Amino acid sequence: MEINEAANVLSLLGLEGRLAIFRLLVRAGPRGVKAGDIAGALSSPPSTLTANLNVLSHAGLITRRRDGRMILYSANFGRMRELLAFLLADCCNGEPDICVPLMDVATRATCCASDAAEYEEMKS
Amino acid sequence: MEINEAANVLSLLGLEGRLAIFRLLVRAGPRGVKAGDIAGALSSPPSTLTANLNVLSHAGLITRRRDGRMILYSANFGRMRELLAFLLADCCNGEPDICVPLMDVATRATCCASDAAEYEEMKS
DNA sequence: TCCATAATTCTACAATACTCGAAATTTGGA
DNA sequence: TCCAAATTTCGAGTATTGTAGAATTATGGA
Repeated sequence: MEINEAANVLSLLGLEGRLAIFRLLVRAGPRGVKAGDIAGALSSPPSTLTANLNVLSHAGLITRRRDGRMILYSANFGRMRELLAFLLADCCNGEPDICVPLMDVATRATCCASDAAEYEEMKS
Repeated sequence: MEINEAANVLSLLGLEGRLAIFRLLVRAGPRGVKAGDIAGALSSPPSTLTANLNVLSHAGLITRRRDGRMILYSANFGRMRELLAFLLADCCNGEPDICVPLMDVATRATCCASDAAEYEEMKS
């Protein structure tokens, strides 16, 4: 991930309402949550919620799929992993004596079996 | 870390100039970097740099110490860890079958021996 | 004591982006 | 075909925040 993209993603997550949405979806896992349930959980007016969902979606942080009359949103764990990897990359200049535990984190930051699989596929 | 604090920290990092500073310091490790060297590396006007350093400093993301005539800045890895832990907390609702690798990350996100030690002390 | 260097504070301008009501769209079922 | 429910689009008002030039402060050395 390039720095301008990372900065963009971070700034988008840096709004409490949006962070709350993202966190809710991260907690919910791959199954996703209905837009209406998100609105209910966060007591957000529908139009505000949609605006924020659009922003997160355009940034690739969440994905959307229709299920009958409702729309399910879920976190994009692959993207989340990219962001964490960016923040941790080359930490402490990679000096092993100082920073081994953190480099370890970067390579382990895969969440949720399905997404980890997708990510492995994407790389090849 | 509370959500409002996390959102604040994320938004502050969500500016390319500031993210570049933080990343530079993360890479540099605990030894820190002189303000002037940061300005040189990022070709940032002094006043802009100071403004951004102040913002990061107030947010606890970096620390400042004087060394003779110069001022050294370094990343606060403990704070960075808190942020990562927030993002990863309860991922996938903690269901082991889905999310073990990520929960693992949260507990391992300690960087740089000295800071890790500080963190362990803080907890006790 | 005086000077040069390092960094910060002050100030004001400019730009961007968040929120939410009302109207419109899409879907499923009767 | 028509209605109700779920969600999105549109639009405008408001506020917040980033940038950088010029002046100021603080430090170390001569």
